[in-house]
Amino acid sequence: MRTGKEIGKVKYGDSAVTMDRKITPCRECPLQSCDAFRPLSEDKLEFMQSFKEDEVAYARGEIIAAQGGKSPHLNTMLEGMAIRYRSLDDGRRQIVNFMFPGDLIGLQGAFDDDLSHSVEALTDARLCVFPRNDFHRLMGEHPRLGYDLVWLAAKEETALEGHLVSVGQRTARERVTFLAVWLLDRALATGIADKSNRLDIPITQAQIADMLGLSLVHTNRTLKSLREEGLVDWKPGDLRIEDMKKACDFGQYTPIGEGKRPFI
Amino acid sequence: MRTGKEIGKVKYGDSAVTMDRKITPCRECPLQSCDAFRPLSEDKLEFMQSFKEDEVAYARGEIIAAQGGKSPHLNTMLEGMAIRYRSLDDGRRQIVNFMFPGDLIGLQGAFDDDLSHSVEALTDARLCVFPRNDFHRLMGEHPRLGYDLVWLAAKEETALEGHLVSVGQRTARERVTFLAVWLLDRALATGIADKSNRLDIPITQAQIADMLGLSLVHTNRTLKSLREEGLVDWKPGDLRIEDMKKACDFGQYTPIGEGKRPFI
DNA sequence: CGGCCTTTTGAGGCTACTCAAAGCCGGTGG
DNA sequence: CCACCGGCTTTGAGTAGCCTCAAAAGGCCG
Repeated sequence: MRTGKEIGKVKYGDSAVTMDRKITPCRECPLQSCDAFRPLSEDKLEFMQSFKEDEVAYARGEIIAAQGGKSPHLNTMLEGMAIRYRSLDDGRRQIVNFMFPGDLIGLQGAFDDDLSHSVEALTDARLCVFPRNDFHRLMGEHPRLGYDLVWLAAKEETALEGHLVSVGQRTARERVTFLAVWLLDRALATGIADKSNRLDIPITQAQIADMLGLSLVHTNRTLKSLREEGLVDWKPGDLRIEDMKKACDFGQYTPIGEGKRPFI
Repeated sequence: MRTGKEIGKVKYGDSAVTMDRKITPCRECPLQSCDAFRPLSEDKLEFMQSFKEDEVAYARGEIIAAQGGKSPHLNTMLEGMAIRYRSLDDGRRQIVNFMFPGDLIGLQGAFDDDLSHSVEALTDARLCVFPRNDFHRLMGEHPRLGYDLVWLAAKEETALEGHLVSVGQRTARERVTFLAVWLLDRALATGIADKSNRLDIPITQAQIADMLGLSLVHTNRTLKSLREEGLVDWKPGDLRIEDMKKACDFGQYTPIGEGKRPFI
């Protein structure tokens, strides 16, 4: 079900850069050096290296995982953004969350069951591949990593909770605003945006609509109205917020804490 | 913040039953003997016993955990049902999930942050109390339990996902139907209902509304219409479904697998 | 230039909301 | 025992937010 190009199996003819390394060593993991994350200690780094099976790249728009399939793997997003969604038989679909660097993919589903959702790359993305079966070993040998695993699962849950509250209780304008500030904050917390309150995010209005439980047309009108009002300036591919404080208030969003995130 | 009566600190004067035991030993845990659950092996049972700090009881309607507070504990529901919800400043609230026997309370929130939600007992309930800090130990000594912990978190997430899809994509009638069959299935899977497609569930229509993102009035009308149609017969406190298959179809619900659930 | 995808705008209709008030039921107290 | 009260449910009436259908106007790419 994986359709991504396997890094390292691709021949780079006469590129200036030599691509003889198939897989990024964990020691050189981009997350490891990103100061939004708490770096792994030497011994854990070594362990994760032994745990890491592979590395895959997906182009924007590619399906990383497909609902109904099985996945024997667990992935960590190294780079890029993705959406996770569930489709109904009649074509309706609900985007349930966005995936940012450091997020684990595959934790969400049950372990033996079919996947309950699909994952699609929003931007070009690189993922780390771990086996899912023997991560008893991970817990046994490095309880701290097990703890981090649970931490990540808990955070993912908190995010879902936030979206559920939004879709269940807020008006269209509040939902859009909430999503906008949430995305910016999330991007900031995972090191893919700076404090300029600006984010390049190649997402269509149809996707925003599917995330917020609104129709495409109404999403479009709501975006327009928020733009005219100066609250949220979300043009295709480019999200900006002038007055962050005001937007947070209106969208009833409480920012994520400052602490560094763990990753695996 | 805990307002529940501490079992064992209550004096039972001249009751016929002697209440000299403060806490149910894990060996006699109701979940252990319930055939909806996979019983713990002897050594794990022993470990959990050493892990168990206390046991608390709450009466119907009592608050088990309050949004904004801290919780140094992790709880397993031994008996009863509860709702987990998040409130907004202006009084709106969204119920994000129902808790059934065997569910863990406290996993959802982050670990050091304030709680992002409240938990309220729907029926009289009993909970097991575990310390949250040193469950590194749990992972280290019993990776299998760590695995189960993650399994439970994953299932909780899948449930939230289901609710999000419902609230985001389905019509009022579909939402009510989905919730009804989900509750029945959940009750069946945790041993508090038999196969009669009937459930005693003391929940108000206002709570149903807050779960589904609908207004109270519209929830009431929708319930009425589904009752007249014979799809879902949900009278106050008593939920019945005549034709389970038809209801599942209409609510787009896929039943939980038959396998036994782990618990901690 | 033509085709495809996305965004934008218009018009009309339905679902679900708000406000309002009446019935119901269980509990409490005179 | 009955009156009263508070919480929950039920019903009515009018409205608004959001939806659907439809079509035109941008971009991007071969």
